Formats: sequence, structure tokens, C-alpha cells
Amino acid sequence: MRSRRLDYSESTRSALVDSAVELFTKRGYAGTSLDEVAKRARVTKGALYHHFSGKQALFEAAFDQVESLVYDRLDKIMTGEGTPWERALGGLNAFIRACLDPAYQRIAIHEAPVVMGWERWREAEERCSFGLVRSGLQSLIDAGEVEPVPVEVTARLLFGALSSAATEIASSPDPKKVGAEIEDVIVRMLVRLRRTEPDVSIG
Amino acid sequence: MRSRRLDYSESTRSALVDSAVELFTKRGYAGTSLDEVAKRARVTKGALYHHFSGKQALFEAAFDQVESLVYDRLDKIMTGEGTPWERALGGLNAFIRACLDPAYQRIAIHEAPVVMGWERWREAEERCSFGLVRSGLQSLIDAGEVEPVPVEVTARLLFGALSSAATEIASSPDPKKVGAEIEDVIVRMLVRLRRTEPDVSIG
DNA sequence: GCGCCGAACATACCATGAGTATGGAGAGCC
DNA sequence: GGCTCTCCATACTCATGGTATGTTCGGCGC
Repeated sequence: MRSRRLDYSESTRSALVDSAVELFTKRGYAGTSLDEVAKRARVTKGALYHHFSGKQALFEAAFDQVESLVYDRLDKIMTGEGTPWERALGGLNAFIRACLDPAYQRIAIHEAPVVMGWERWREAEERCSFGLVRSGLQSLIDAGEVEPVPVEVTARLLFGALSSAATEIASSPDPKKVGAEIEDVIVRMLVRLRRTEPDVSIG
Repeated sequence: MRSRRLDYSESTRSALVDSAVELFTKRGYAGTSLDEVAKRARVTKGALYHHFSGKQALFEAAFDQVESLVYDRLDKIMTGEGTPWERALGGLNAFIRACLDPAYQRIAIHEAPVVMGWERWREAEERCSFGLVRSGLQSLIDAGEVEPVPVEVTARLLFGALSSAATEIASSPDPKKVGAEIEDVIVRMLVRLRRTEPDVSIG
């Protein structure tokens, strides 16, 4: 029998994380006060410091929240059905759409490397989005779909390009259009990397 | 006749900027206190606030400092002698080497978008490094060296890839090696974009 | 030389917000 | 029913960005 206390506790914790995600997204890490986070979660700073060791820890919890949502979506596509090529294109599309989410963009992509420190951010991304980009690229190479480029470096470059594209997309007046443009350019790049097989359609 | 006062004033201002660059590089924006910046410049916070409207303004001055140094080097190469292709490769190489500078990396690439706000950072980069990347790419297209890709988007992706590569390079145990690897991958990408002319050497 | 003005600082202060110390309430267990 | 320990509130401290005010001194007219 699950205790009532645990329910309450977990509920306030998740309320705090939700509040943090919202405020960090809207005003950034530095512009968000803990009192405000607590207030929005209808508790006090005492509760916050009971659940988290400090502001950084709270941020990391918010990071995990938004990152895991995106990861689940991507993972489902990347390990789902279809050829490696199809899955890669699907994953690319999904990633770009994920980047339209302001929370993912500001928290996971932009502020995380600064707030958590680049080392720690990289470590986290290794297990999340970036890991999927790399494994996706690896699959393409293993399947003989694209030329055997250096995986680690190329994946890093690709992820960097996509991350920066993320901001470009979301801050443009017409995100959908820019998103499509970017997707198009990347796909064309991939096609150029593709081992020349006679008649394979792109889309 | 240049006044003595102006000499002094300008000297302290530049001392403040130098101090800021050093500390922002070492401890980041949030981890650096203004008292410390002032102390290292052997003045007080009063002097700092006389020259700069606040911490953000000081950061932007530091940003301009490190950015302009890199810009000058790149600009000399990109508008110098040689074919567009040679200049592009030279610029690429110079940019990667510039990214080995911790100050440029942390201040201009990493923290600037967060501290200055992305809009403002983009605006600044437009006139600096990113501007050169785009104009370089444009030159390649104009000269018929590479396929007519969408310049704006492609340049943005390229710059993003390079920026993230910057950190990868500098934080690796063997920066020179990783730098060379990255340069190699990018060059190969460019070569693939190149209009197929029979016998043109890569290097 | 003299006195004044204003730029170029220094000093003292305030406000905000992260982090801490402590107290209390109530659920679970005996 | 009392004991305990989690969960959280309240009341602080302290660091730091920013401000308000005082002070010095170089330039300049006389």
C-alpha cells in the first residue's frame, strides 16, 4: 500500500519541477528566483530546499524533465520500424519539431551548457538526444547507406548544427517554413553522403 | 594635444575590460563578481560603474574585445589573396584555431547568447564571425565552386556546427588532433558540395 | 597663480535573492 | 497515545548587483 505521504511529497516535487520548467523557459535561469518558483508551486522555499539541494539541482531536474520527453519521442522513432534511412529521416524531422518547443530549446539546448557546465551537459546529452543522433548515424553507416565518415566527430557537428538551427527556427517569424528549409538542407547533405545507389527516392 | 586625463581614463577602462575578459573566461559570467573585476583592475566598483552601465554592458565590452581580435584575423584571410576556395579553406582553418582560445570560446560562443540574449548575440555575430562564414559561402557559390545551396540556412548550420565543434576541440585532451579531424570532415563536406570539375586538388 | 568646473573616480549604502538554521505538524508505527 | 521522522514553513545570514553621494584632480579661463 503506497503511503499517502509519499503521494503528497511526490506531488509537490513534481509541482516544483513543473513550475521551474515554466519559469526557466520564460525568464531564464538567472532571471528566475526560487521564491517565485516555490510560490507558483504553492509552497515555500523550505519545501524546495527539502527536495533539491539548490538552484542548480532544481535546474537539472527541469532539464531531465524536458529532455526525457523529447528522448522518448525520438527513441520510439529511431528504434521503430522502417529502414535505417527512413528512421534517420523520421528522427531528424522529429528532432526539428522538438526544437519548436520553447522549453526544450531554452533549457536543454541553450542554458544547460552554461548552467550545468559543459562537461556535465555533454555527459547528459550523451545518454539522450545526442546519443540518438550518433547511433542513428552509426546505423546508417553500418547499413551501408552512407559513406563511413568519422562517427563521433560528424555526429557532434551534426548535433551542433541542429542545436543552433533550433534557435533559428523558433525565433523566426515563420518557424514551420524555416524548419522545413533546414530539414531540406540537412537531408540534401545526407543524400550527398549517401552511397550512390541508382534509384532511391529521397522522401 | 591629447589630454592626460583621457589617457588615464582610457587606460582604466581597458584595464577593466582586460580584467573582465580574464575572469569571465575563468569563472564564467555568473561566477564573476564586479568587485573582483574592479579589484583586479586596481580600481573600485565606482570606476567600473562610471565606465559601464552595469554587468551586462561590461560583458558586452569583453565580448567585443575577444570577438574583434578573431574577426580581424579572419577578415584578413577571407578578403586576402587566393581563389575563393583557398580563402574559404584558410578561413575555416583560422576559425578552428581561433576556437582554441578559451576566451573566445567561453565568452563569444558559449555565454554570450545566454548573457546578452540570443537576439542581440545574433545581431552582433551578424557583423562578425558569422558574417564572414556567410559571405565566404556566398563567394563560393558566386564563383561557381559549390552548388547553389540556400545561403542563409546553410551558413547558419555551418556556423552552429563550427561553434559546437569549438568546445569539443578545446575540451578534448588533444585539441590539435580533434581540430584537424573536424577540419577534415568539414572540408570533405564542402568537397562533396563542390561542383564536379574534373581535376581539382583538395588541399 | 587662482579659483572654478566637471570628469573620473572612491565610499557608503540599499535591495534582492541564494542558501541556512530551526521549529512545527502530521502521517505511520508500535 | 506517545514516539519518530519525513515534509515543509518561518526567520534569519550573507554575498553581490546596483545606487547615491562624497572627493580628488586635471584642464582652463582670468
